[in-house]
Amino acid sequence: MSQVPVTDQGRETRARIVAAAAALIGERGVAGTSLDDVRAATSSSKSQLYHYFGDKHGLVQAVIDYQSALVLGAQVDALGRVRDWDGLERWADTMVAVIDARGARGGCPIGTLAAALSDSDERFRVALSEAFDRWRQAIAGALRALQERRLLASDADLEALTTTTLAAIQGGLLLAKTSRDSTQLKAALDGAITHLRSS
Amino acid sequence: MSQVPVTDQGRETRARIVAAAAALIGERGVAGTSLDDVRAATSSSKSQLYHYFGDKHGLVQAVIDYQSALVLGAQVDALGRVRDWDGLERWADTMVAVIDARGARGGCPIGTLAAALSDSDERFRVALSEAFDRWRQAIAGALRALQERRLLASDADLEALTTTTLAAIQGGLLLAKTSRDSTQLKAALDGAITHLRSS
DNA sequence: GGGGAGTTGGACTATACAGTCCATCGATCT
DNA sequence: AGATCGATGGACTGTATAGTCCAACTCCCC
Repeated sequence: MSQVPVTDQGRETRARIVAAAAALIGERGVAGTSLDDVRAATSSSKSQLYHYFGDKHGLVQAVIDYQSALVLGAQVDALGRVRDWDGLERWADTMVAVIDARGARGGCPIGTLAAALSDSDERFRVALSEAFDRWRQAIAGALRALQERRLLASDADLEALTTTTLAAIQGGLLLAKTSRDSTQLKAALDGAITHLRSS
Repeated sequence: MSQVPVTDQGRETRARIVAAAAALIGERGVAGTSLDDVRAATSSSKSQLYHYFGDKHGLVQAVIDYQSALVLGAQVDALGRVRDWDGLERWADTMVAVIDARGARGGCPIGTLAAALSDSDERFRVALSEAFDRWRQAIAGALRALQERRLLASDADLEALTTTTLAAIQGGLLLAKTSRDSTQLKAALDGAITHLRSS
């Protein structure tokens, strides 16, 4: 079974492995990343992998948690700052810039994992679904901020709007990474914001 | 190397293998589907797989072509019928009904393949990008039909609108399959159509 | 009926991979 | 100094899987 690290050294080792595994899985996918790849990339040993994660499933779960925390952390932070439409545009522009800087590769780590794992493993599916839920809550928070400032109609259906916005993000990221063209993400986000502005 | 079947028997065998491989890959993903799985599901032999497809890469390419033809065929057909907003709503309702009937599993075959393969294989990425391009052209055709009937402004940016619409479809399908809830697809499509109506 | 081409069956190989196991290291506490 | 316990190294095993190979079968044509 997997062991929680107790010492500083152990925590650092575990963190190093998770970060490297997340990067490898982001590039090559879960099935395309072997434990030997992770071992080589972290100059760790087999026993460390099994000591901290139990098995490959445990490592993938750790990667899901890691990416969820990373992406959601950034999104909660950025969306929490939104006060007006300009702020929302800046949030969208930042996402496009980040993707563009990566050469439109990789897309959304959570979205890519969700596409690959949702149909094959129920535990992973639930974890990723919860990540999306938290993302929607962050979006809903920004929309409420706009409502409070009378920039968005107070009777707008926030539930529906947050879902369409997150769908635009995920769909835009998928199209961008498939075409290697970040303008497709930009078009999707521009469309989503135009839709919000007219709601 | 892969051989094109010459006889009726050969064409049927090849088609049977591709259809079964597409189904298996749709459920378990490319990496989760072994050639032995395909062989067992089609009661064929190893030599048939290598005779018709050369290697696993060739089989996956055949599955991409098969799914592209299937999905695009249905989409071109349905979108080609659209004459007014009600027609577009019916197209969206049909997609939701299809997904709902599947228990919101699987999502879009093209989208799932794109998420998994775009970053790891350039040939697959290009083929899937072309499938998305054709899909956008089908959507653009429907929007032009609406423009001709003065239901959509003649100066609307069709390029941008088709991309946001396809992003809504793909994002909605991803959220629906991750949450196992087809109403997320419905919300995404409703949002997209509302946005189109106000453009 | 003989021969050739397309098609098929299935044994076989090589290897990559997940997972196991045990010995050892090293810090901390007594 | 010795005991304890978390952390580490790395050899080893079993199996799943991609890919190879060759013999055999089935048509069809001559």
